[in-house]
Amino acid sequence: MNTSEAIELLKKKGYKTTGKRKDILTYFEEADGYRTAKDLIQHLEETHKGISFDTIYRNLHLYNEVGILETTELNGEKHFRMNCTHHHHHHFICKDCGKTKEIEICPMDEVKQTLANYEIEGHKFEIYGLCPGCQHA
Amino acid sequence: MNTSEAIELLKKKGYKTTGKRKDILTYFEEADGYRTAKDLIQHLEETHKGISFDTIYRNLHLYNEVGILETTELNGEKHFRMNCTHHHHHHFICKDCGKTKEIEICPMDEVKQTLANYEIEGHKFEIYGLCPGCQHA
DNA sequence: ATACATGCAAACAATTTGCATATTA
DNA sequence: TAATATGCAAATTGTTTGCATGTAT
Repeated sequence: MNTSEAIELLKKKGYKTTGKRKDILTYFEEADGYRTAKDLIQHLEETHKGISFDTIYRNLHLYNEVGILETTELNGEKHFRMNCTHHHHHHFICKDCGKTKEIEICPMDEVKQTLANYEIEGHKFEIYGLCPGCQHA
Repeated sequence: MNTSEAIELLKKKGYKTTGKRKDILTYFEEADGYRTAKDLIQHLEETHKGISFDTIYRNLHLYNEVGILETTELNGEKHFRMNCTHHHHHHFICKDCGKTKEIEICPMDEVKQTLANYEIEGHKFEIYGLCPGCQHA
């Protein structure tokens, strides 16, 4: 997903397009990895785009509900990332820079066979560590 | 891991064995699934075992560091569970009751081959849904 | 006896709410 | 103009800290 797709999606759902909303989307599109609410606030401050905490949280929630952002916990903090809308896959996540690498392996077909009477609603498969660029740093 | 193994581990590391610590361990051993700090506090209140928030949090942290408890986020809240010390495996986790079922499938051998230059520190593979007992409820 | 654990109260951080004002469609 | 978004300030929640006292070793 990118910023313009996200805006389309918001429009379709009856939400309005505002400057702040675009700023947030642009940040995550350019970040191309997991970031915290704090990272976002700091970035907006640095680029002189005033925004209040409540607006940030309200929009992060909204984006998460609508499926624009996905979340995970990293280093004990909640992180957000622009959602991948294409085919199903998983991620290696760098603990240092938050960037991800797609992993095409998913064991769920096999796993489902061992969960006959269970109602499966979702799954998470993530690999954590340091990407090549963040090693020895 | 069970309560007595946990106590042994604490002793070995120089931590003292107190009634409150045992209460917390017993709770998680009997719960046999993921529980929140709030669940724990409520249980201790109900069984007339007074305990303060700070003691709970201090011990949850301690147990987590030492490896007695493992954590995950479920329904937006931090949950704790008595750690499994035996062979490597993953879990199906019931979103309703927090209980788990062991999954013996792990795709990491295969995944590692696709992450040649990455430094892998850990991974998480969890399946979420409703266990047989919690369906239609 | 000494070191560690606990409770209390207070501090703290992160997130959320109500309401008036501003903005988009 | 009608509905939604924002900012402000204040409330709320969850968690953490300092310090005096209590308890396990």
